Amino acid sequence: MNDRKQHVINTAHQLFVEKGFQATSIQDILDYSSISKGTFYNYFSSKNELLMAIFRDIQKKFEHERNELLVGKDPADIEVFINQMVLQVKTHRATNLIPLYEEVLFLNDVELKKFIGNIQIRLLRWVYERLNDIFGESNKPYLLDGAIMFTAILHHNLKYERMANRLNSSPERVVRYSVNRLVILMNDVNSTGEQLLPPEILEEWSPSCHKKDKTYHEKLTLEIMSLKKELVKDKDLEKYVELLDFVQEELLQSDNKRPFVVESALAAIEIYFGKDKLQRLRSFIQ
Amino acid sequence: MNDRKQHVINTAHQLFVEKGFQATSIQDILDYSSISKGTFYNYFSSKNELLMAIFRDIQKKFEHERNELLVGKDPADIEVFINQMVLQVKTHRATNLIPLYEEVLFLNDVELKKFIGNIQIRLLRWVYERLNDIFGESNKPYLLDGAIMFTAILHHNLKYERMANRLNSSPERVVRYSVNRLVILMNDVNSTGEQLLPPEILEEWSPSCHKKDKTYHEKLTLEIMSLKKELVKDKDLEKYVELLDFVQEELLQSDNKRPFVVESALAAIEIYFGKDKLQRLRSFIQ
DNA sequence: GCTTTTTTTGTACTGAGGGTATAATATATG
DNA sequence: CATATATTATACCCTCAGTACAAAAAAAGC
Repeated sequence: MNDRKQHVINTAHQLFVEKGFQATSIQDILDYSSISKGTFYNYFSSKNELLMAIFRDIQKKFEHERNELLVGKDPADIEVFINQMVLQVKTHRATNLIPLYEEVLFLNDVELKKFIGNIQIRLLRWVYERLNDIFGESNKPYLLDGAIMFTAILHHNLKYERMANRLNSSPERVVRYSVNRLVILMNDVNSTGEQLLPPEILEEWSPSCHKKDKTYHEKLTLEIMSLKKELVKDKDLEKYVELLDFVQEELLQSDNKRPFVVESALAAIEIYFGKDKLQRLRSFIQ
Repeated sequence: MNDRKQHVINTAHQLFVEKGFQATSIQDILDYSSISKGTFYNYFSSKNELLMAIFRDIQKKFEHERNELLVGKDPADIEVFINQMVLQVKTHRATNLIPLYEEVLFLNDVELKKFIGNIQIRLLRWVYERLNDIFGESNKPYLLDGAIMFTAILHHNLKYERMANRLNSSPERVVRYSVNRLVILMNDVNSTGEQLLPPEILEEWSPSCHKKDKTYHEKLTLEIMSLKKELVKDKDLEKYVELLDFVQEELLQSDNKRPFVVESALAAIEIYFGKDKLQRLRSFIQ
């Protein structure tokens, strides 16, 4: 992406955080990023399109960081989950994501709404899958309910805890408290057998998100990590890290839209590792 | 209130429900309620002011109905609480209140935000006080946490249950499910002693809302009800019911802004009941 | 019934804000 | 140096909230 364009995204994001989306006029963005209106509409077809670009930008970085926390750890370890949720809270707070999401939901822009809706469901689904790691198959019928109630409790607790403690707000404490409640709730619904929503409904809600199953995801991440560890410190280290990260990212996308670019990256990586060692990585391509 | 003005409020509310607040232009409201712009701005100083009028209108009716459900019942009976929550959900859905609230929170209007914020806190406080009735003093340190988590769980469950079941959505089922979770959570925090937020903080959040304490509220409601029951069916029945309702409503307001009107109403009521029987009711005036 | 006051209406206006069009200018590329 | 692309400045259109004000209609007072 263009440096200039990225600069506009950053400036606009900052303005949106400070003043809100609607309260920030295009003129504000023009002034603060020192570009002309013509250039702006050359980069983005509308103010909404700019907002989506910002969302995509943040989301990408965040999901990457979140998955890094899982690498090499036991997925069933609830401490890892807590760390991931703390990261999420901090990212959201730093980027003011939640308020922006909520603001946008009332903007009468169908496309934008669908976009946000998808992100929300994706987040819910991620929590669901993590709960699956943690609580196991025996709790499966209650995992969606658990995911919904956990995110609910966490969000509200965060909101009010912040209102109460202002500057001394402690996300860690709230996350821990909320996770403790989750554990109790899961025990309870498991023993009483009360189910509100069947987990299968998630499939309906994630349109065409035939996301790779958890196993695939984890195995790939581990494979990439192990390859990274083999890299010795030399002048090309950065290059190979970049290549590996790119391959991982592309393969984790649900749509395999740039197969040839991936192939070229693999070819470049092969120069370092040799054909044999790359065999396993290649097997991840469908 | 003026009939015409009330008509504008109703029409506007309907339009806001259908199209959303921002998407409804003043011109729309003018067209649908057949008034001129001049008249509109004679009634309301701005579009936001109109929205607040709508909120006040709904809120008043709703709180009245909600309190009626409590009259003559045991406040500690959780079934009564469930009924009240079901009423709330249905009112909110029928009036599209929640979406309107949320939309407004991102309108960069300080006054409007404060207004909504107060309503939310008031609702939270009401739940807190009801939980106090139900779970008693021994749970007091955890009642605010409970109120926060219960409203969180309920809202999220409602949202997703509706997404799943569309037309077959059953608020009763969701309320019951959520109340069951609440009971478990209260047991849990009581036994582990984990507290997130101290209930005292509520005082800070309800600015100048030196609401009459629960006892006052209940006693007054009971007194009014018992007087109503004494009314025999005669031509003046309606008149006295109206008078009693008015007195109750006025006295439940935190600010006693129309003492003389209340006094005149009491005088009128006295004609039916006589000075003695009205003694108790009069004692409710500070 | 007539006068005065209040309410309502119609019309025209202001200003902010999103978005378009385009000719002129600057910058990069070959 | 020439050509293609990116950028700028300026002027413009449209929608919408809110204002101003004189004319007309309706209420209220007597």
